[in-house]
Amino acid sequence: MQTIEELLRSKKIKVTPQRMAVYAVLKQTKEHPNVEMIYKKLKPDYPAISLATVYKTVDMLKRIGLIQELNVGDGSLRFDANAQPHAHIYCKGCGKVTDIDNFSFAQLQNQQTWEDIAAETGFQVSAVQLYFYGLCSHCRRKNSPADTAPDTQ
Amino acid sequence: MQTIEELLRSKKIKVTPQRMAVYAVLKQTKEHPNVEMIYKKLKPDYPAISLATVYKTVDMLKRIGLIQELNVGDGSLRFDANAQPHAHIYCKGCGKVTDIDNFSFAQLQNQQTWEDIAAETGFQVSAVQLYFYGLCSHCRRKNSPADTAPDTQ
DNA sequence: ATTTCTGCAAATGCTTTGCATTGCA
DNA sequence: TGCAATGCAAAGCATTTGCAGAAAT
Repeated sequence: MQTIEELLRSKKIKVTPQRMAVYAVLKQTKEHPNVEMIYKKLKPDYPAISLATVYKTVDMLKRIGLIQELNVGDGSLRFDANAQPHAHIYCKGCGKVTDIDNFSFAQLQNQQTWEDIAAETGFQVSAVQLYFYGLCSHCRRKNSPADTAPDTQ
Repeated sequence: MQTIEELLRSKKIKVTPQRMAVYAVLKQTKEHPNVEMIYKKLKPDYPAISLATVYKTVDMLKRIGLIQELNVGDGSLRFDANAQPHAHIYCKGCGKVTDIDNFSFAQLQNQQTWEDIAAETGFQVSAVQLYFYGLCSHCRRKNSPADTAPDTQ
């Protein structure tokens, strides 16, 4: 068991207050923030921090496997300090991203499944992402007048 | 059984050569092109076509449910004329997107699963996307020297 | 004739890059 | 001290928007 600082140093990555702060924001939230959201949370305590630093930091944290990147399709990248594969659901109304903890990922990560995919497609599989789309309870109330159009996520 | 033209007219959407051409490109390919790729395919036959028209057309086709949009995380939106839910795999090496037809989507679309998600999260589910990530057979050969870094998709 | 669409150019929004300065090791 | 990271501003892309002219109904 090592601290994040030790992990970074072991990889010859310098420990800076900005990096620790970005990771702390991700660790404390379940809202799967994008870079802009992380930046706004940090601004009061780190008035000089820049968006570029936040971008570079999330890239680094992703590269070393401490966080995962989500592509829900809202035009920005969102980040999750829980790097374990798990399903997410995106609200088409307000953009909220929520974890789905009870969905079993077993079949999706199973070696046999990956081998079957390799047999069908020739790809060597290394990761999975599962996204559900819908309306959160709040947006469901507001948008109730039926949506007849086919779902566009 | 109606033609695409009839479907559009029934929705009071005008039938134009550009729209038919964009749909024809998607219908003929399995490469899940983005707007730029569709535009380049059309340019020789439709020298005056604009990217904006392609963007507007794919939005329209998605809205009426004739195509689906994919977010594999390559910084562009990709489109598939097969609007039925099915899994996709993205090559981290060359960006190729391939269908996975043999993967059973049953559990992902099952009413009970969606109700369980609603019970856990409060969301009313309306769609799913499943993306696998890996290396295609071609890139696997080239990139063979092991990749030790954690997977970043 | 009316309404909608096209194509162009400008604008927007997210992300990346180059570089001088700063700060960790 | 030496190398890497920060912060700033500019640049880069993908996508959207406004609008005048063109085309579909």
